[in-house]
Amino acid sequence: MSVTSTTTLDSQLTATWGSANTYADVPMVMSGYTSRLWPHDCQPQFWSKYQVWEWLQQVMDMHQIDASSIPFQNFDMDGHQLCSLSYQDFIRAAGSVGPILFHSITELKWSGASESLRGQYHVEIGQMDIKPEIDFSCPFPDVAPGVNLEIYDPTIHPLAPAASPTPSSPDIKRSYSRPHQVKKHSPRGTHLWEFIRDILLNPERNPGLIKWEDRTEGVFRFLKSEAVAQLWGKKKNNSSMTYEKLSRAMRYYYKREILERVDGRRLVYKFGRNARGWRETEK
DNA sequence: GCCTCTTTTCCTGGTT
DNA sequence: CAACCAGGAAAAGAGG
Repeated sequence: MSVTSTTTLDSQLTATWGSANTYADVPMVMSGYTSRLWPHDCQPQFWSKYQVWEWLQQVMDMHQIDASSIPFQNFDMDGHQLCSLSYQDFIRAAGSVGPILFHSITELKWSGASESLRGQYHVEIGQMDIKPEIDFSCPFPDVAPGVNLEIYDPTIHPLAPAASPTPSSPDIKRSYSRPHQVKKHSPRGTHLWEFIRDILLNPERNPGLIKWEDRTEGVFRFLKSEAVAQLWGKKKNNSSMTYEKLSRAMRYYYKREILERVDGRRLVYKFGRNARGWRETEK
């Protein structure tokens, strides 16, 4: 399926996931992506995989095409690989959207930047290098079987330099139903809520999928519900994942107080007291 | 093979 | 009408 060899799919993911640029916390994903949101100060050849996805997302938005209508997995590649795709490759990867994408990337290649997409261009270069060396891992780390999720559980993240010297959260664990038992299982890799959280914590790797509504309160909103579901499905190796199903899993979190209900607002969720690692200043 | 736990799948019904 | 939201039920998967 994928235009590139899928051999390094995940390794690639993991690899590029950790090396994206950081752009200022512009309210980018705000209103229909009308605002600027090109985090790339470089040519597409140098984009990371997530910048590629960001570009994808935006081109789709610009053309009013549902982003979930193309398989993002087919663009599981960095800018260099993207730029080497042929017209036919784009068709294969994105069907009828292929030509649009091809046209866009061709223009970008020639202009060397993103003029073709946004008129003018400015990036907070000052912010570009503050990429934290702490790698709290990608939302889709293929965690080695033995690896404990605490390892990449970002109780520490760039904005909140480690409030807790001791990694992870010794406190609450699973207080529901088994008060004194500390974690029986560490399910395959990441839990859904952690996956979501990690996307949120990595805006530079989050191509407009989910957005904070209230950072301090832990309220967030899905912008591309189906795209997130696809991503989750990809991580779980389940191509039939949908937002419908993902949201059911999210609703189970209410009872466990990992999430709090936010009524009346579609696609909006809020982290609950049993969700950790999302705060700017973990207390 | 059994258990626990999380997530998936399906579904009915209500809401925006 | 489409896209969500709420949960119940059952079952799948994974690890212990």
